[in-house]
Formats: sequence, structure tokens, C-alpha cells
Amino acid sequence: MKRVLVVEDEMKIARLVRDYLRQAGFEVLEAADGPAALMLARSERPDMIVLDLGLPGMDGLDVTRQLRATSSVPIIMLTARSEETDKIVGLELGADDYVTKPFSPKELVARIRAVLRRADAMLGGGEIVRAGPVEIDIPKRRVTVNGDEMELTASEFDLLVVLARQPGRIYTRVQLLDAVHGVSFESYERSVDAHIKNLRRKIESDPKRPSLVVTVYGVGYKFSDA
Amino acid sequence: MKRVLVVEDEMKIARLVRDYLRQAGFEVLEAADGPAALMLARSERPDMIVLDLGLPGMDGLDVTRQLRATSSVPIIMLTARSEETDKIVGLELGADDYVTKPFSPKELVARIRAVLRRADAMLGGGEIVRAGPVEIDIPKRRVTVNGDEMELTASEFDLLVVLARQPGRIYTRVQLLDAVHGVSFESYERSVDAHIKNLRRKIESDPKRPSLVVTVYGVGYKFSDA
DNA sequence: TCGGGTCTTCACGACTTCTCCACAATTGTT
DNA sequence: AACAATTGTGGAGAAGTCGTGAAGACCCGA
Repeated sequence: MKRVLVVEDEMKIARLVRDYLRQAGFEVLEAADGPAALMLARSERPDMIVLDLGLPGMDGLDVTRQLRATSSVPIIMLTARSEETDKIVGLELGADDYVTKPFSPKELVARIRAVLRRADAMLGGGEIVRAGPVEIDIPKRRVTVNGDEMELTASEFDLLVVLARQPGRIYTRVQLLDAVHGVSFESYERSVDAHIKNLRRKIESDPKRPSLVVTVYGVGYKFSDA
Repeated sequence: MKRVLVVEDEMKIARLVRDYLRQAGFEVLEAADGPAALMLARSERPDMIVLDLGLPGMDGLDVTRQLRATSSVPIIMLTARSEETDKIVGLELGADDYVTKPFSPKELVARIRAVLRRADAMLGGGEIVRAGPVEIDIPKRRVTVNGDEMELTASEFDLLVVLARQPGRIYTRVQLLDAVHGVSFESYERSVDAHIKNLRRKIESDPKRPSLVVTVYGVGYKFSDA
């Protein structure tokens, strides 16, 4: 049975959605604001999230960003019809679909089913990136080097995925920062160096002489394609 | 520039979409039915396809199936609100996204961009510049001369790219300085000479008699177009 | 609120590259 | 040919870049 986290501050709508989803055979978790949503998402790991963008306090887009930082859980956004810009930004942040208010519960359920099916199809394929001795299971966020599993932090993982997806391609520090944070956040470029250092400590056989994550002097870093 | 094939039988919608996509900087190809779409997709190899499911004659889902049989071109489906089953089947057939009518062109463009971005990340467009015996892989910043790989510094590489992009075209030292640094930086013009010297040492078979990077007395340098 | 992990930022040393100069070699001009 | 202008070149010092450890900020779960 699939579990859906509904993030909605308006009681009336929340109840409507909850009842309808239960009727349709889903297990429903509820949160009324951003922080609660993030907490529940982490602790309960629902199969998908229905997120109202018009939340008080924390903006719905921020919630999306933060969720996406550590998880690829499918997200459907609820928006008032006027917030078109939000929709677009939302889609770019990685929301899987959105529904505009007013909506029929029937439509919402249909979309939830569609998104879940799509997610399942994805998972079935199981996206795996291989590069040299490194193997990355993206949905599971698991990395092995020569078969040995490594424990990476969120940033280290994101960095490695970007680099390993296209071995040989060189990325600047700014590009890599973008990969780690959703959007280009103002910050010290060289924090990338620190992450690279830690990443190397974990995945390189001789971190002093990196053979996987290679620095390109004056430009940035790349995953070796030799 | 990205090329989008729009498959739509209703003239009004087709025109609306076409105009909006052109405005957004896409090149637009058009087909009004399934067979035409398949033909164009095969002959023109567009970067993505926007496909109306409600086509006369051949069903949009059949088109999807046939496309998928030979290609992995990204597909966005247009559906009328009621055809829910179609949507689901479409996604299972490998469509990348769907948009329900009525839709805003802005939304469509946003989704196209999102899908293209995803596809790009997958592929990694390798731009390659060739000039004489020199081959330059820009994203990888790799240079080969007659197949032998050369190690260039960042400045040498930047210089070479500018010159090799348009063999025969003559650049002044100032222009070449601009190429190396972002904007025209106040500095000693003749440091370009030093870089040219080092570059020649690496890529010319006889650096004393340069045949690739040629000096134009009194003006500057060019890449030989002979 | 605390404790543990992660992320950012900083400062320093080691290293690479760039700039700049002086002088030599070449080219163009008279 | 003689001269002037321009370019080639080696090399030294300046400037830039990277690796690193450590300190503090930050975040999250207990």
C-alpha cells in the first residue's frame, strides 16, 4: 500500500484530500507546515508528497529544494491558479507534476497514480551510473568502489554523481556548487575543494595521487576517463 | 539551437505553439498526422517531440510506440483533460512528460526546457573543433594533434580554441588577451607572445617554423587555413 | 538543550603558471 | 645594405591555484 504525505495548512482542504485518498486506498500522512513536512518526509519516507505551495512561514519552494537535496521522492505541487511563476520554478526544482486550485479530488488521485506509476517504472530500470571502478545507485544513494560500499555524505554523493555521469568532462567549481545546492547559491567556491578532499579520502586508493577525481589546474575537476 | 518537432492536427493550436516556441528560441518542425511525424522524426532527428495524442487516423500512442522502437528522443504528450488512461499508458510507453489541454504556452516551454535539460545531462553534448591536424574537445578541454594528445595550460587552451575556431581569421594581441582573461584586462600585450611560444612548443612539429599558429607581421596571429 | 556529524571558511605551504624583461632574431622599409 | 619596427625566446620573479588541517557555524536527532 502506497503512503502519501499531504502538506496543506488549510484544514478543510486537508481533510477533503485525506478522506479521498484513504478512500482510494492510500495511507495518508499529514503536515501543516514546512518544517513538519521535512521531518515527516525524513522519518516516514512516504512514497510521494503532495505539497501546497501557499504555506505560511516556510515557502513551498524551499521545502521542495530541501527535500530534493537528499531525496528523489515524487512531489506533486498544489498551486493557486495565479502563481504561474511558482509552477515553473517548481518544475525546474524537480517537482513531478502540479495541480491548480480549485481541483477535483478525483483528478488529484489520478495524477498521484500516474506519478507513482512513473516513479515505479523508473525504479524498475534502477538508474545506475558506472565509471571505472565506481558504481552509483542513484535512487538508493549508494556507492561502491571495486564492490566495496562507501559511506558518502550528501554533498560528496551529489558531487560524485555529476562528475561520474560524464567522465572526462571538466566542471568548474561554480558548476559543481550548483550541483550540490539546488540553485547557484552565493558561497565560497573553494568549499568544493573541501568536499573533493573528503570524497577522495573515501574513494581513492591513494588520496595523495588521485586517479578517479582529477583536478584540472586553472579550471576545475573531472572524473578520469583514462 | 534546439529543434522541436510539434505534432498537432489542429491548426490553431499548432500555430500558437509554433510561434511561442520560436519566440523562446527553438527551431520548430511541424507535422499534422502520425505518418508525417514518424517520417520527420527519422529524417530530421529533432531534439525533442511534442505530440498531441488526439490525432486523426493513427493514434498518438501508436506513434509513441513506433518512435520508441528506434529512438530515445524525449517526448512530451499533449492530452485533453479527459483522456486519463491515455496519459498513463503514454507514460508507460516512455513519454517523458505530459501536458493537459488547455495549457499555457509558457508552461509548455518550461516543461520542454526541463525535459531537454534532463536529456542533456544524460548525453553530454561534446562540442568538438577541428582545424587541420588539430582536434579540440571543448568540454573535456582535450587537444590532439594527429591523434597525439597534448597537455596544454588553461591559457594555451583558450588561445588555441579562439584561433582554431576560425582558421585564417587574424586576431590582434588585445583580442587574444580578451580570450584568455574574461574581459579586457589591463596588461602587457606581449604576454600573448609568451603563450604562443609555449603553445607552439607543444603543438608544432617544428616550432621554429610554425605551420599551425602563424604570426601576421604587424597585426597579430592566426590559425593557418592553408 | 546537548552531542555528533556535516559544511563552510580560513590560513599556510607547495606547486604551477603567467607576466615581464632584456636581448636576439626576423621582417619590412628606405 | 643599413636601419627601424616587430617578433621570438629564456628565465626570474610575481601571481595565481590547489591541498590540507583546523576552527567554527550549522543542522538535525535525541
